[in-house]
Amino acid sequence: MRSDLEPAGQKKPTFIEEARRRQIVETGIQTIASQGFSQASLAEIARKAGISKGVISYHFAGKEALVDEILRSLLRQPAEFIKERVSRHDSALGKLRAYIEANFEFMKTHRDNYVALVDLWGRRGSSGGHSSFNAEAHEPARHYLAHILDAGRERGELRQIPVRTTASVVQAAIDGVMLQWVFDEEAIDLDVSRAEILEMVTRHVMPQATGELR
Amino acid sequence: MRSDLEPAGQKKPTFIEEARRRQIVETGIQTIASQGFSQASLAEIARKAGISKGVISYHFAGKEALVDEILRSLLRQPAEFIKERVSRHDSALGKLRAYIEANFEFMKTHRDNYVALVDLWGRRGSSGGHSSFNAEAHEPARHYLAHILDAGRERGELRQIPVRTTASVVQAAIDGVMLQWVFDEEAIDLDVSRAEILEMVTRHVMPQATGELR
DNA sequence: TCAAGATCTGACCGCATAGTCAAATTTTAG
DNA sequence: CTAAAATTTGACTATGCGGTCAGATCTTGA
Repeated sequence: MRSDLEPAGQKKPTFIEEARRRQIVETGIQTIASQGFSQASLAEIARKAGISKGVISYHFAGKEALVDEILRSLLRQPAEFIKERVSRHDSALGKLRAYIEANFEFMKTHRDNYVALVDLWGRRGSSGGHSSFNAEAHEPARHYLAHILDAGRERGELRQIPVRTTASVVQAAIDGVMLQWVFDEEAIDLDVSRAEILEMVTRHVMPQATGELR
Repeated sequence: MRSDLEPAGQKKPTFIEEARRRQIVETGIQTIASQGFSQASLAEIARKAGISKGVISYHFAGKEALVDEILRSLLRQPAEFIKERVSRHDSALGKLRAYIEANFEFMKTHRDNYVALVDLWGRRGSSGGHSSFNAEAHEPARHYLAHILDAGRERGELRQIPVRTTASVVQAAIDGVMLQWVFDEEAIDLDVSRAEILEMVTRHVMPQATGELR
C-alpha cells in the first residue's frame, strides 16, 4: 500500500515509484502538447505510456494531482536552466540580458513544454474558485527579476526604474511572444524577437545611452 | 426549421434568433469567466440564462460553434473599441500610444472578457490538430500595429525599427501583463503597468528624444 | 527459497456530458 | 382569426470520463 501522507516529508520513494511518476508526467506533457488537454484523458496517457490506466491511479491521488505535478515540472525545468545562465554574469545588465536570452533559448528546444503550459493556463480547481497555482507560478519569476534590477539600481548601474513594474513588464514581453509563438510557430521568429526585446529593455533600463533619468 | 446553410450569406436572421444568440453568447462568457471552461456545460449555461438546454442546440450547431461565436465576440469587442480610440489621432506616436492606452482601458472595464479568453486559449479542435483560431486571432492586431508603425517610419516620425517585430513585441507586452493580471488581479496595477509600457515603447520607437512625455 | 509487500491489470461502476426529438407553446403572416 | 412556421420544453440516449477493486504478477529481503 502506498500513501501520500507520510509523517514528515517523504519516507521512501521507491525506485519504481520515482521512475513511473516521471514517465507518467512526461507522457502527460507530450499528450497535452500534441492533442490538447481536453483529449488528454487518463486512458489516453496510459495508452501512450504503454501501461494500464490503473497504474496512474496507483501512483497519483487523482488527475488533479497529476496535473499539479505536470505544472510543477513545466515551471521547474526552465527556471533551473535560466538561473544557471543568469548566475554566470555579475553585472545587473548582464544578468538581465542573460535572463531574457535564456528564456528564449529554452523555448527553442522545449516547444512542447510551452504548448502544454498554455493549454493548462485556463485550468481552474474542480470547484468554481480560481486556481491560485497560476498566480503563484509567475510570482517567483517577477520577484527574481526584480531582485536583479534592484541590485543594479542600487549600484547605479541602472536607471531609477520601478523595479517591480519593470520586472513585470519584461516578463510580460517574454510571455507574450511565447504565446504568439505557441499559437503560430511560423509567424514568430524567436531570434528576431529576442533581439528586439533585448534592445528595447536595454534602452529602457540604461541610465544614459541616448536617453537619461526619468 | 432553421438552417445555417443559406444560399449566400444570411437570409433572415429573425429577431428572436439574434437576441437569443446574443444572450447565450453573453451568458456563456459570464459562465466561463466565473466558473471556468471545464464547468461551463451547456446545461449550466442554459440554467444561468433561464432557458432549456435544447434552446442552445436549436440556435447553435453544437458546442464548438457556440465557443467559436464566443471567441469572435471576445475578440471583436476590444478591437472595435481600440480602433475608435486610435482613429482620433493623426501622428504615428499618438496612434501607438492610444493603441496601448485603449487596450488597458478596455481591460479595466471588461475583466470577464479576458478571464474567459485566457480560459479558451488552451482550446483545440475536437480532433488532435491545432485550432488555427488563436493563430488567426492575434494576426490582425499585429498587422494593424505594424501598419501604424510603418506609416510613422516612412514619415520619419519614428526610428528605423523592424515594424513587424516591434508590433509583435508591443502586443506581447500588453498580452503578457494582461495574463498576469488575469491570474492575479491584486498583484498587477494596470495603470502603473500601462505607464511603464508607454514609456518603454516610446523610448524604443522615438528617433532621439531624451525620454519626454507625450 | 519464499513469504510479504509492492506493483500492475483489466473489467467494472457511477456520473456528467453533448446531443436528439416528439410534443407543446408562441410568433408570424395572410 | 387561424393556420403555418418558429421556438421552446423536458425527457431521453449514447458516450467518455475519472476512479475503484479483486486478483494476478513482480520485487524485495531475510
